[in-house]
Amino acid sequence: MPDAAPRLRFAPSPTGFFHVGGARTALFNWLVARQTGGMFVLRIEDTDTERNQDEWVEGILSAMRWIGLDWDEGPFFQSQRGDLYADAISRLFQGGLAYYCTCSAEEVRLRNAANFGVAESERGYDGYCRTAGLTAGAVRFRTPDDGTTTVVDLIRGTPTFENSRIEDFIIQRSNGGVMFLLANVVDDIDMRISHVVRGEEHLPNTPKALLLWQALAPDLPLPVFAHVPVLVNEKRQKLSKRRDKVALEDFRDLGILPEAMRNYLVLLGWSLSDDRELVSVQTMIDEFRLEDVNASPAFFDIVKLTAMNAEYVRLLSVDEFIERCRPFLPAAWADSVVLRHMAPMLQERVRLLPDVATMIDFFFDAPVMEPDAWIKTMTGTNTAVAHQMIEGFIAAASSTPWLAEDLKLMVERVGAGVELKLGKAQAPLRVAVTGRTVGPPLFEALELLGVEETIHRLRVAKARLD
RNA sequence: GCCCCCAUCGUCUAGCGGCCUAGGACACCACCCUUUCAAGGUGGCGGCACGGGUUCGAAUCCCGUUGGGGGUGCCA
Repeated sequence: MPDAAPRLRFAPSPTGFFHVGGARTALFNWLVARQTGGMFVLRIEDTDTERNQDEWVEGILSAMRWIGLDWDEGPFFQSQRGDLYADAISRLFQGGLAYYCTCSAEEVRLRNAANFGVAESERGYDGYCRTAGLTAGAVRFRTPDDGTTTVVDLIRGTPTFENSRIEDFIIQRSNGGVMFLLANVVDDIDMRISHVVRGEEHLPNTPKALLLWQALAPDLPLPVFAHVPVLVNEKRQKLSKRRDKVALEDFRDLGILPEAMRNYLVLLGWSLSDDRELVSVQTMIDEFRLEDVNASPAFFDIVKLTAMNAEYVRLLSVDEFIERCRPFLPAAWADSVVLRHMAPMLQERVRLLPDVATMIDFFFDAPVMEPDAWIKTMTGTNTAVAHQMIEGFIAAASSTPWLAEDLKLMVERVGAGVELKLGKAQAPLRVAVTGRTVGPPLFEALELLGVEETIHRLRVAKARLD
């Protein structure tokens, strides 16, 4: 790592939802900046006016805030930095490194096929307009015909490219709009970026960026790169905004905690020096190393993410837990004593925050009887037992202190009378009261529900039984 | 087609020539605990893609093969 404080940037383009791959890239950049005392710059690459939308910009900013990534400079917008790019292009013209071109893609393809054979028709631009002396059209950058360009990459070593294979690429559209590569490099130079940490898909055009950098700022040291592997789906293809459900806000809405998302993301392609997995942000900052990032693609596994989320949910204090659940519950539920009392029991049973709702809904409304639950505990050979337990419970209720521990002892006693262990004995009561076979600990719930409501529900169930 | 990247359990990974009988986590299975479900505990299942080298010794280094991925836009 260079002596001067590193300067890193995250440069998303607002063409869609902010997705997990971008979030991980941003996180890696941010970690290096925070670790080294460097600067983290946010730059919005919105040079493609056709595809950019302002709403996506806000989405990116809010998603970054959500996972706790703050930036030191920006956001800068390339759409507002046209003068810089125009100046760079005119300097390239002056240096004889830029020229106008009016060839269509089809023309180039046809010429390549004619000159090199059909198999070679995709070999790229052939330099047709290099010496044509045109004064309008798209602008191309004149690349060297020989030599090689080497990328210094912390993750991949030194991939080297033959300059002769690098076509004269377009840096300005015929409509005057500037292209990604040009704007990207001009800004990296202007912002004195020292470390470019980005997705692996950018590796193939990095030599082009290097060539541009050398032409535009020969005295400024080249940045060090780190091309992080792509994130893939179950078919091992690069995650796509269109094909895969990967928007960060989708996971937020699913009830994933931002700290869980951040922790999961940092572990995709990187790991701690020992077997630790759940770590604080400070630990990530202290120990993250770009050099240790894996070079191979990683599958974004929502199952593992969910498991990690469950661990983070358990780590929450009761107060935090309730606040985090609030967006997923009716306000009355979120403020209830029920939630406050049940919270510790809920925390270790919930993987996703919205799961809380189905674990406490019976407190607030008549139970929604799940058909399978009823069939499993109240019908067939179980009908008799259900009768005995419900009747036995009702009979003993008036003489039992309405406290969880006493209720448990009472149900144990009633169950023993019909030779049932507690596990079996509580089943029909649970279903009658909650409508489900699974849920939070029953006696604690009954204590909160109260004697009257409990008895009422048992009678309703008993009536249905008859 | 061409260029580039990658390759350890199903998944995420540890491993950077001997510590490997390849470790951990998620998932899955079994058992224990137990008031259902969880949580927790114990155990199990399961992997170095293949072939050549180099070396006393290779998951680790080199070459090749195969497989996968990315790029190949007047997108970013």
